[in-house]
Amino acid sequence: QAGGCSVAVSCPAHSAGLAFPDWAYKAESSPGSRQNQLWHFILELLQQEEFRHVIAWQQGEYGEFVIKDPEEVARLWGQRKCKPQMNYDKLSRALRYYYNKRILHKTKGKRFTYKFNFSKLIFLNCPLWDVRCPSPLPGAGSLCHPLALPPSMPSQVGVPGDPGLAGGHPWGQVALSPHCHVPFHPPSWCQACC
DNA sequence: AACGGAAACG
DNA sequence: CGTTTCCGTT
Repeated sequence: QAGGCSVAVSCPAHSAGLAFPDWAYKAESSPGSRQNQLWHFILELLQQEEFRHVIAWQQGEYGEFVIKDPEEVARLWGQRKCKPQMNYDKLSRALRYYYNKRILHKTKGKRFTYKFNFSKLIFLNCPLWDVRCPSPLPGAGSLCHPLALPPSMPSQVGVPGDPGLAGGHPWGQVALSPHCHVPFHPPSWCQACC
């Protein structure tokens, strides 16, 4: 319990391509001011197979996804936010605001295709969360896998310190960032992933 | 389709 | 603040 692992959060133990910890998707598991954001919602849809025909990870570039049915995604988003007048024109404006924030960027030339900047994502949700553990904590193995891959990638999901993670992995540079020695004081909502 | 300024909203 | 709304421009 001590050390910040007390919060009972079940990690999504999905069969295929274990993705992000719960707080990355779900409003209720990311307390504070960070609920109901558009990119949460996008991730949420991306996670569910039933929306595969609407939005899906793009094979190829890591973190890239395609909105297959733009107006449907907009409708869903509008439903979530109680904005019945939502459409793709407006939704895409919101997505464009993510460019400067470095949460997303556009894949030029590919229609309705965007790409997540995952390293930014992880820090937004839980600063230093992914850089604190050079080696797996005892008993942490069954808990959250801190790093995740879109299912399109050959998912070698590992814990920090996993050799398989370090090389060539897009997260590797994050996990092995020079900030490794920064003392880690996780906020309460962050402890679930310890 | 995609971009980004501007104003407004909660 | 993170959008929503609207719109002129490319």
